[in-house]
Parts: sequence; structure tokens; C-alpha cells
Amino acid sequence: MQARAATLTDVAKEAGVSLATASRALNGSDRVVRAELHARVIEAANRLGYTPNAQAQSMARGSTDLVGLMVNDIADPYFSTIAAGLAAAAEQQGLLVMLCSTGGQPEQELELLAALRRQRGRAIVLAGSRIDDREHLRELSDQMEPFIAAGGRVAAISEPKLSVDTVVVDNKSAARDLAVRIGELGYRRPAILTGPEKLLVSRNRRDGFVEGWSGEEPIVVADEFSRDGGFNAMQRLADSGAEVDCVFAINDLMAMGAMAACRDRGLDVPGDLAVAGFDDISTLRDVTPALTTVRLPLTEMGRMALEMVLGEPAAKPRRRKVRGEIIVRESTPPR
Amino acid sequence: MQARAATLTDVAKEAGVSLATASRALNGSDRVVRAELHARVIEAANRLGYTPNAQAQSMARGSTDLVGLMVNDIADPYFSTIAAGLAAAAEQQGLLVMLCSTGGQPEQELELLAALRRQRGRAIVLAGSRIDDREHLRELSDQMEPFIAAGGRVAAISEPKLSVDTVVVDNKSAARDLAVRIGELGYRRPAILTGPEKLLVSRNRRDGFVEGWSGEEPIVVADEFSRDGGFNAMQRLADSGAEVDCVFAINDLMAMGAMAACRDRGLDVPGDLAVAGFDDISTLRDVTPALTTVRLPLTEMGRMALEMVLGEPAAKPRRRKVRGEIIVRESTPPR
DNA sequence: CTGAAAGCGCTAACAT
DNA sequence: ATGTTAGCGCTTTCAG
Repeated sequence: MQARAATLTDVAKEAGVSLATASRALNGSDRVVRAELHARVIEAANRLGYTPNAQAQSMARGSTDLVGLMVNDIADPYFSTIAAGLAAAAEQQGLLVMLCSTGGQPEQELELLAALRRQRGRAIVLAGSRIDDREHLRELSDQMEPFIAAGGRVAAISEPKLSVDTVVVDNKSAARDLAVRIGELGYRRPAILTGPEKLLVSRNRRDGFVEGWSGEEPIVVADEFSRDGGFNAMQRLADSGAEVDCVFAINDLMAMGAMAACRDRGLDVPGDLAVAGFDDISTLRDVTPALTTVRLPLTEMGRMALEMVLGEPAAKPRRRKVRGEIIVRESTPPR
Repeated sequence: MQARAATLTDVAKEAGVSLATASRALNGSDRVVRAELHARVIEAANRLGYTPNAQAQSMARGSTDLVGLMVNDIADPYFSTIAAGLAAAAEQQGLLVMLCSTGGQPEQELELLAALRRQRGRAIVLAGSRIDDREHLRELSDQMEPFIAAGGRVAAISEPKLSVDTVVVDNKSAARDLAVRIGELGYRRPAILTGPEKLLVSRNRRDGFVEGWSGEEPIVVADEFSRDGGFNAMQRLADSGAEVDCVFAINDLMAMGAMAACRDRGLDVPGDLAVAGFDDISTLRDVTPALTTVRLPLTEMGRMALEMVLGEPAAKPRRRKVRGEIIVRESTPPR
């Protein structure tokens, strides 16, 4: 058992050719190697179980086959779906994806961005809501700037808070449309279950809904941006005794939590209370009552982000808007 | 704008010290650098926006900070949860995760394994059911063998078909237990909705259930290992006119599909038909009726795999068994 | 068409 | 404590 992997030099020696020839035969772009030698090299490589060392190749070539992907939480279906889209696209291009899950913690995000930078990936995609924290945004930019100056590319899938190419979800207008639709369905007193104030998604989806709502100002209850957050928020809402006929949860996970809370209290959805979510998580498309929500082309968004970040660099950061599609289902029947 | 990233040499020059000193100050393990110089180097590095080139470091050091993770489909909550566990563990150790999503295609799996090998990661974790295809298993082994011989580590999360350390889910016995439990609840004629025959999970979960079942042999309907597969299988089962009082879907996604199919046909779950799944996907814990299933510690499994693959290499491949916990919920009430 | 040799950015002996 | 220098494995001129 050899304690180290076979190198090109080993292969060259084994095949009785020069390093250069071996390189050309195995990984070279131009096929300027005589067929016979070529075969000999290939054979030697197989015999030795040789695999090129990508690190060394990157160094020599000055470019890698890596792209970084940073998400808040890969276990969240929102992000895993985006990741799937991006991974599929990357694989088509022969690129490898380095995955970082930040847990939504700003320090983590910075640290992982640094790790990604170190790898000298071709590009980095930042998926996930921006936190509206001036200081943090500046630190992020400080990291990205030298990376970009050195030819690295960065794109985001989020609110357009960073000055990089970004796939922006038009949260606000989609939420606005949803509000209008809810109104048309005959609801009169909606409540909004939102996430932390500092998350831009939370704010935009909430604000959009409020904007689109023409009746009296909706009640707003904030909690975590998760299933449990939805559950708790719903409980507090119910405890408050507020009279509402409909609840808009800022995302599907919160909506699920809210529905669970309703069940616990014997509130019938949609009989006693209608519920709407946002994202249209595919795993949740079969829940009952079927959830009214805003469909986002998550897989597509991952693909788009990779496309942007790999395509021709633009002088100014580009924004590719993604529109949400309102999907009305049983959880908000006309009343 | 410089077209290349700042190098250690640049930093050394800027700080007026030698390459070695700069290296020691910035990335060296021992702090043998005078405070004043140290500061000067750090400062120069900041000024230049320097970040070490991980590739170069790996080459020089002879080891990387990368681990590879291969999953069937990162959009599948089963895998994304495992990935989350593994990613969290990796991050604690300062390791970066390279993610590959194979789409369950054997050729893809081979190709991505090669890509991972090339990166010279410290370790590779293969998550996902093994396909019982002799040829394919051999090709996988052929790839892994030189990687392992050269000091690489490999672990799997699956059926113990590969001779590497593996976190094995005791699918068979868990399914067996589930069958017993279903029987105790008073069901008499179960059907099994299973996945493709060549997937080991499918077979084991099915076989386990059959083994545990003491009444007459359950009907088995096979389809894809997905929500749609469950939907289709359920339809075919219903079409067949078979009289069953309970359906065991080989995983939660299929169970959801089956429940959707029931709904389409006006079959009440669990009134007309009870349904059980497998995995206990967290996103689905709030569905109604709440799904009876087998809980797997998915996050933990990801962590365990990384632990094994990073720990002391064993002479023989180790197996760390993970037991599933039967969770009876409303979808299979006593009858 | 093939080989020799100069790097790529960094670490780690080995000197001083 | 700091500097010099020889690689790490590969690609890519530059010669032949």
C-alpha cells in the first residue's frame, strides 16, 4: 500500500514518457500526442489508479472548477431546492459546489465567506435573506471586494442589498398581490405572522401585504422564521383574542406551524380561519387543507444564479427579478 | 484593479519581511514571530486584502480541508437533513463540504466520485441507498480503492454494501417492528407501496415489513421512490380493487403521495384506509392526519458519518447501526 | 510531436 | 527570531 496517491510523474515514469507528454495525454486540451504514446500513458494511469490532483491543476492553470454556495440552512426546503437547482447546473458545467450552511448567524456568514474565498472558487453564490445590518453588510462587502477585484464573481439570491448580481424575488409585490387576492376572496380582517424584523424578507413580505390590503390595518405578530415561529405566533395571536378571519404567514413553514397551532386549539382551517403561506415548498403541496401560497421557482432560481455568476461580468450589478405566482388553494376558500 | 489576488509574497514585500516570516505570522502554527513584525504583516495583509490560497496551502501541506458529500438528491428532505447534520459537524472542524447530487444515476455517481477524488478531500461520504448492481458496485470500489490506499477516507450512510465504514439504518428491523405494531393496532390487510426493486432501501423496508407481518402476505405495489411514485402506486392499488385496510409506504414522501391519491378518490385517511410512512421528515410532521412513521435521526446520522470518516481508521470497515423509532400517530388509529 | 524547465502560492526544513 | 530554499503536482512556454 502506497501512502500517497500516484502523481503524474509516476505515470510518466511508468509509461516511459516525459512529464509533459503524460500531462498532454491525460489532461491536455490539444491532442498533439501520438496515438501510441497516448495509449501507453492512459494505460499506465489506469494501472496506477491515477487521478489528477485538482488542487495542483488549479494552481498551475490559475483557475478552479469550484463554486461556493452559501445558504442559511440547507435543511430548510427553501434552500435545499435552490441548492438542487444550482447543483444540477454546476454539474452540467463540470463544476463542483462547495456548500456552506450559516445557520443565519452573521459571524458564520463572514467566516464561511472567507473560507470560500480561500478556495479561490470561480464564483460564490449567496442565497438567503440579507440581514439589514449596516455593519454586517459592510464587512461582507469588504470581504467580497478583493475577491471580485481579483477576478472572482459573486451573486446573491435575495433582497438586492449587496452590490452584486442578484436574483431578486419580488417579495413585496407578490405579497401585495396576495393581499389583493385575499381581499377579493372576501376576507376582511387578516393578521400577518412575520419573522424577525431585521430579516428583509420578513419586512418586505409583510409590508407588501399591508400595502396591498385595503381594509383596516392588519394585525402583525412576529416570531422566528420557522415552523415553530409560526406555531408560537399563532398561539399568541389566538391568545390576544383578536378577531381575524385570515392569517398570512410569511412563509410556508410558518404557515404549517400556524395550522398546527390552530389544530391544537380546535380552530378549523379554513372554517374558522383561513391561512396563506409563501414559497410553495414542494414537500408541502399535499397538506390538507391545501395551502394558498406564492409559488417561487426555487430550482430555477438556483440555476439562474449560477448562470449569472458564470456569465459575462457586467459593469453594474444586474438584477434578475423573479415573480411569485399566487396559488389559491383550499386554505383560503371564497367566503 | 489588480487582475490577480494578493499573494503571500506580495504581503511579505509590503511588510518588508521574508516570505517565511509572513507565512508564520499569518498561517503558521507556532507564534515565533516578534510582535512588532507580526503586526506589520497582519497590517500589510489587510491593506492588500490578502487571503491565503487554500489550494496552494493544501499542496504545500499535503492535506486539504475538504470533505466530499454525495447524495441522491439534495432537494429531498431526507438528504438535505443529513447534509445539514454533516455540514454543521464539518464546520465545527473547520472543514468545507463539497456537495454532489447524483440524481440517483449510477454514471453520475461514478463521475462525481471521481471529481471528489480529484479534489483530494480528506474524506468522502456517500449518502443514499446503494443500488444492488454488481457491476456498479465494483466500479465504485475501483474508484475508492486507490483513494483509500492513498490515505483517503470513505464512509457511507446506507445499506452496508460497500466495504467502508458505514452508518447503517436498520431498515429491515424497523420495518418489521412497524409491521408488528400495525398488527397490534388491529389492521388485517396491509399493502406495501415500495420503490424500485434495485434500491436496497426499498427491498429491505418491504422485506422487513413482510417478515414482521403475521397475517396473510401483504400486497406489494412498486413505483418510484418519491411523492409521485406514492401517488401512482396508490392509484394502481385502488384500481386493482384489492381490499386493504392499511398502506405502508416505504418513505414519507411516498406516503404523502398515497394520501393525496386517496383524497382524489374520496378515500378517507384513516377512516377508509390507514397510512404509514418511514423517515419522519420534519417538514411533514404537521400534516393531517399526522403520519405514523419510523423516525430516523437524520441530522445525527450526518454527524455520525463525518465523525467516523474523520476518526481513527479501523482495520475492518465499521458499521454503526441506527435504529428507527416507531412513531404512531393519527394516520393509523387503533381499530 | 516530444522533452526540459520555469513557474503557480505556499509550507517546512534548514541555515543563520 | 528570521531568512533561504527546496519542494508539493501540475501546466505551459520554449527548444529541439
